[in-house]
Amino acid sequence: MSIPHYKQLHQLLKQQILTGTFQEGALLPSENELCATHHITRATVRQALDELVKEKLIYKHRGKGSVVSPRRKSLGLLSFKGFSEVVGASHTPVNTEILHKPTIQPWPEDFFYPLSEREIEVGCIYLERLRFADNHPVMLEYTYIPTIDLSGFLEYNLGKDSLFETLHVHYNLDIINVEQDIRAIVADKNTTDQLGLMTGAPVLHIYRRYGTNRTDFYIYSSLYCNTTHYALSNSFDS
Amino acid sequence: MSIPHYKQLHQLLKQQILTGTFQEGALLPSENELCATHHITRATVRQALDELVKEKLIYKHRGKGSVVSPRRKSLGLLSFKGFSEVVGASHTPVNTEILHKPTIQPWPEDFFYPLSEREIEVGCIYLERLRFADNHPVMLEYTYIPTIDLSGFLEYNLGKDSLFETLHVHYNLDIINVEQDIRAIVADKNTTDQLGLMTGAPVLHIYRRYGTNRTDFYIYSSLYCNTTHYALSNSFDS
DNA sequence: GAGTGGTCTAGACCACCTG
DNA sequence: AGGTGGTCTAGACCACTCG
Repeated sequence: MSIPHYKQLHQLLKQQILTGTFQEGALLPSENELCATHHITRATVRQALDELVKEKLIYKHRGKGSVVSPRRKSLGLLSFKGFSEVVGASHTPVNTEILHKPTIQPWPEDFFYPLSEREIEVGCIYLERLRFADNHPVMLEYTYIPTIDLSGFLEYNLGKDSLFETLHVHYNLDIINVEQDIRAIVADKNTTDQLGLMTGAPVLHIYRRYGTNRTDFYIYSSLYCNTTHYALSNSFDS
Repeated sequence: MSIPHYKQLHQLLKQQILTGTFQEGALLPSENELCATHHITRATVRQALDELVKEKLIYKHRGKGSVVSPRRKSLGLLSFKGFSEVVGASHTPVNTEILHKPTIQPWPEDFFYPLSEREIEVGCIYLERLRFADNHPVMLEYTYIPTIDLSGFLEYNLGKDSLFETLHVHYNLDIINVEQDIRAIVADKNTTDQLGLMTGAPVLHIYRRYGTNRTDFYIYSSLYCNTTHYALSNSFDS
């Protein structure tokens, strides 16, 4: 038995939560029940549950049990806030239009992040999307994904915000980390056209690198945001 | 004994790390040693150490021991990257000039975040700082701190980046969370003057709200950044 | 009162690292 | 070989929640 019991139990429960065997707000089996059904002690069960708490997949109530958390929404990586609502307001719905369908191609010259040899070798999947908040274009997004073990990717439909969802479901690829460089610049012609701005308007420009649960596998994005009416909003801990 | 043993040990070790009793890179006493000196079992010791690991104050090496982590640098909340270095480069040194010393005053009208009644009642400490990277002004910062249990604060010298350091050392106040709204705007006259920019130059504008280990105690900042030569850079997990 | 998670004890064996 | 952290057992008592 090379894989520790607590990790096995953690994986099992995680799958059951993600696949809906345990719904949001539902109670997990109690620690004592899990002890009995898996023939392990409570310390081991608690170790597994601690992992789930750390991942915010569950939270615990003394005297009640372990409750499945509401599905977290996109980490605040891509949320917009109305100019006036500022805080606590409901987020406006975001739609997405694909300007350039995912295609395999070489990396651009002078790419904005240094790439590993392996990344350069395999090339990348490139796609271009335009995001709308409240039916106004707010963000132009260029995304680059290394073509590593992603067979069949081009066939999936990325209609909505489903890029990360697709990667998660089909390739077990999760985003665990984001690094970003942010600047305010004067938009060029193509950008002003796409975002419906005047010449010379200021836009937010962001280079992003997403880290994943595969070591040395990163996803890159270059973003241009019209922040005239909506602010780009995010929050983070620690 | 109302406070659990593992929390007591956690607090003790945390203090000893933060006050330098255990230096960066040093080994903590082994788990068995801690068991002996504190007359508790290993499970309890490990619970305390797990907390420290979660806070990234230590990391563990099997067969070696528990090592004190390098002091983390300001959470990437305020780091700038040279335009060309982009990633992995050493950060340029940041200096700070105080434009307006901390003074107690009422909150501005139409403050950028909704305030609680208690916050409005007590007023705020207001200060204004200008940050330099490589001797160029890059960021104009307006900060508002509710005047709650901060007696003596005005006497401390905030010469450098020491605002959060001061709050931690003297008031045991830690930043645990940041929420920010980011926009690209055209700088007004005062901002261009302070940041040494041309009229009409785009600047990054950020509203920030810092959450702390005191519930319902927030610190607010409004930031204007010149990103012509340096990008505002941050990274976050999960 | 019965069940839940929170804390804790007193052991054990293992894989890993260093002298 | 001896010490370190990683995993695990088999108990125990407590505070809390709910019917």
